[in-house]
Amino acid sequence: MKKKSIDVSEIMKTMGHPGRLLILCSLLDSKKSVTEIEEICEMSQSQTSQYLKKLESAGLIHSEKDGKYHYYSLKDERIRELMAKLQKLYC
Amino acid sequence: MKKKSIDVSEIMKTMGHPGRLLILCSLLDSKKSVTEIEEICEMSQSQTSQYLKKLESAGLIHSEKDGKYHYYSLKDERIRELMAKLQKLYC
DNA sequence: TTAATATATTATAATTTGTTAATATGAATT
DNA sequence: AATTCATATTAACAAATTATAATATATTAA
Repeated sequence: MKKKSIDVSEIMKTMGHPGRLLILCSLLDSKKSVTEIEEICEMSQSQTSQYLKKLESAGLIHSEKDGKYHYYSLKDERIRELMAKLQKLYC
Repeated sequence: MKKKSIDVSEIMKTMGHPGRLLILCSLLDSKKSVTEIEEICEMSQSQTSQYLKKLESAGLIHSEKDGKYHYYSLKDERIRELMAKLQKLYC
C-alpha cells in the first residue's frame, strides 16, 4: 500500500477520540494549564494528562512550563486551521 | 466528560487510518469502483472492501450500484471540504 | 449453464487502544 | 521540613481494531 511522506493519518487518528478532540477545541482560543483543561473538559487528572501526552507526541500540541504549571497550546498554524475548519463545518 | 452532538471525533477516527485516508484522497477527483480503488491504492480486494464498508457506515462516503460495479464517492460537501483542507495543508 | 469477474462477508489471531486506579515527582506554601 | 497542589507515570485489564485468508454472492460473458 502506498504511503504518504508526512503521516497525516496519524494526526487524524489522534484527533479521533472524543476526549482528545475536546482538548484541542478547548485550546483554540488560548493556552491552558492541565487543571484548567480538566475542569473545562470534565475529565480526570490522569486521563487529561495521558491525552495531553499523546497529543503532544503526535505533534498536535506543544507545552511550556511555568513554575508548577504546564501550559499547553496548539502546535502550529496547520493544526489551528484544521481545527477551525472542523469547528466551522460541524459546530 | 462533555459530548458533542454530532460525533466529529468518529469522523476523524475513521479518517485516521492510512488505507482509509488514501481511499478518501483517491475519491477527491471522481467516483470510483472497488477495483479501481484497489489498483490506485495498491490494497487487497478484501481490505479495500472492508475499508469502504467502514467509511460508508461512518458516513464519509456513499455508494451507488451500476450492474456489477459499485461506485463510491465522497458523501457530502463537508467531507469534501475537509479533505481539500487536509490536502492543502499537508500535501 | 458454466466460467469469469466484481464485490462482500466471515472467522480468527495479533495488536493496539482505552479506562481506571494507584503511585510518583516536582514545585510552592506553611 | 512537612504539607499541599499540579502534573506525570505505571500497571492491569477490558475492549476495539487490524491484517490475513478463506469463502460467499451477484452479475455478466462465453
